[in-house]
Amino acid sequence: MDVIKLKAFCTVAALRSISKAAEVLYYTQPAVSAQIRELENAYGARLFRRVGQQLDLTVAGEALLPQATQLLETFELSRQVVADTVEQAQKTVTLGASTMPVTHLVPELIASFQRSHPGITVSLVTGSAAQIEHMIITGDVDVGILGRTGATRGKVRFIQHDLLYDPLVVVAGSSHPWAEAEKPPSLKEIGQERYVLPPANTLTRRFVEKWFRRHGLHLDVAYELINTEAIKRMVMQGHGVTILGNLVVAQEVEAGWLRKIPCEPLDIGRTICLVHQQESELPSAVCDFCNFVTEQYG
DNA sequence: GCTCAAATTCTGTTTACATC
DNA sequence: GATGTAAACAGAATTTGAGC
Repeated sequence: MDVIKLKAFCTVAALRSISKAAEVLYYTQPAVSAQIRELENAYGARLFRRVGQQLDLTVAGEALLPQATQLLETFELSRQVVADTVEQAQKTVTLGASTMPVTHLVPELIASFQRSHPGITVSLVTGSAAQIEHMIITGDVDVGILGRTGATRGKVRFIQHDLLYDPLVVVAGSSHPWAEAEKPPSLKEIGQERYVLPPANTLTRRFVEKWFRRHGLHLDVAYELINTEAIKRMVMQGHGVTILGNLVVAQEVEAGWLRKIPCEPLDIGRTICLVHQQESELPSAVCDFCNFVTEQYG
């Protein structure tokens, strides 16, 4: 039993003729006749009484008609709900972004994307790179923008596009002696400085510690702060020097509030990547977003 | 786990015939 | 003549199983 048979039943009931119903439904008359017969077999009851050349509903048919009509209306409603949902999904991109990109890259990106694609809505979810990856797997997020290091880049399980490389830079306040120094600080001086850094469990901190160990330097952490804005303000006030991503400090450096200290041996950084499932599985709006981002940065 | 071909099932059409 | 039913048939869709 299916919707087609119920529709045939309702049409025959309305027109009191299998031939006329077949004409309306674009079937041949035997096909509609077979549908009614199968419906009668399924219910175990005759639904029409043949009176001469006229078809009349039996008591069972009279009982079924309002139920069948309601089922068809519910089916039409469900079809509309699915169509609306699919249409809405085609116009929405759910973007997941890890902490650094969401603060320093994504706002401008979304704004420029929506200027060029006004019909597409972008919703934003934030989390760690691992959380965003998990959300891509579960389908909660369509596409992610993540910071990746040399160590983590090979572990990606999705399609990945490298967008830009963000090197870590040494940054001091404008009144710090290094800010006006003619020569870059030596390794020894770097090892003697006090630092304001993110906590030990962060990627940036692990990078910095590894770099210090590689060069046999002692890392003196004066302040450990999770918030990069707080780190920058502490450095502006002369509480120490920090090492953060170039993108993170770009605005303050441009404004003259912080100074980027040339430091040749510091050769570490991270790559900002766009990650998503196989392109064949992406809705058109998500494909548009990925193409836009890779064109901007690729 | 994927691909592909064969078998099976489903759905509809055509045709012949019965009933009114 | 108009309409409905039954049988034979065709094509599409689905299922199944072998091979890789």
